[in-house]
Amino acid sequence: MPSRNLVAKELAELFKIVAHPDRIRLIEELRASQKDVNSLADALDLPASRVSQHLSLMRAHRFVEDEREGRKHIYKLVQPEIADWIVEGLDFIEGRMRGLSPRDIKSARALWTGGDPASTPPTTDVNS
Amino acid sequence: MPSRNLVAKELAELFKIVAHPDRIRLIEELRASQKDVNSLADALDLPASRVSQHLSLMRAHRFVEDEREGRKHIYKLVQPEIADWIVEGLDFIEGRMRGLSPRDIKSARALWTGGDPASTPPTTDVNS
DNA sequence: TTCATGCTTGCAAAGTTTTGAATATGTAGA
DNA sequence: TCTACATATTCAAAACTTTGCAAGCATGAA
Repeated sequence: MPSRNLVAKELAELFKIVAHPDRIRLIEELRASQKDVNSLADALDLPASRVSQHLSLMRAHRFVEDEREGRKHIYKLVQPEIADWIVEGLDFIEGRMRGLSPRDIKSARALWTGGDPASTPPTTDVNS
Repeated sequence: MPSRNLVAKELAELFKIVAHPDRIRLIEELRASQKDVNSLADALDLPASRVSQHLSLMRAHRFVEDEREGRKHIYKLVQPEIADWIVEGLDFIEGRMRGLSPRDIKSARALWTGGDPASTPPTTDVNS
């Protein structure tokens, strides 16, 4: 019964690609709209070459696609729903957060999910 | 705005734990019911010490919990819903499968999701 | 042409994870 | 007690990933 193992292997590769904070941030940025490498580099505050390396890995695994516009390379998510799936992962980190308050998670979810409530108003604690 | 980065980092750690075929298989096995280390080792056809290593990593990250029963350690998922979330990842691999037919994925989904249709009958190709 | 811009690629060093084998611990029964 | 069994832990080697930097292509404008 090796197809179980094959599928587990493919799934593991999927998880490996996502398992990097920069790449998660990239997916988050691209979720809102397509962007060129420099805008992404500015948004994440990383050297463009690093961003390009991540993008090329993600391109190889068909997470993103690029299109040229003059000298810019405009990247977009091939399956934007992947971003929703990633946010669902937040359900499983509420327990093991190190230096991350429930508020951070709530506001992260808002940032990903809805618009951009920038910083949540300083509530003492959230439970509602 | 560093909470974005913090959350991305935590998410990345979550993904890293899952990003190993053996650990995915372990979650798959534990989804059905709690099991001891030897049963898991037999099911995955791996040395028990390797399974124990994976379990101890997963235990450290609160994916699993163990309970003693005589000399056996019975493991179970802390949040069984994580298994459902992992299966959803299958939606994103249908494109980039290497040596993995749509049927393999369909039957993998069945194995994880429903009961155990063991091996899907040899259909030429599936589209319905 | 030449130049600047925007991105990509290559490479070695640093860091991390995985693996296998050996050794240790804890429990049950003789 | 001693022995067998079930699992955990430790350690080093191998495999893999990430990083930083430098050099390399394209494109567009002068």
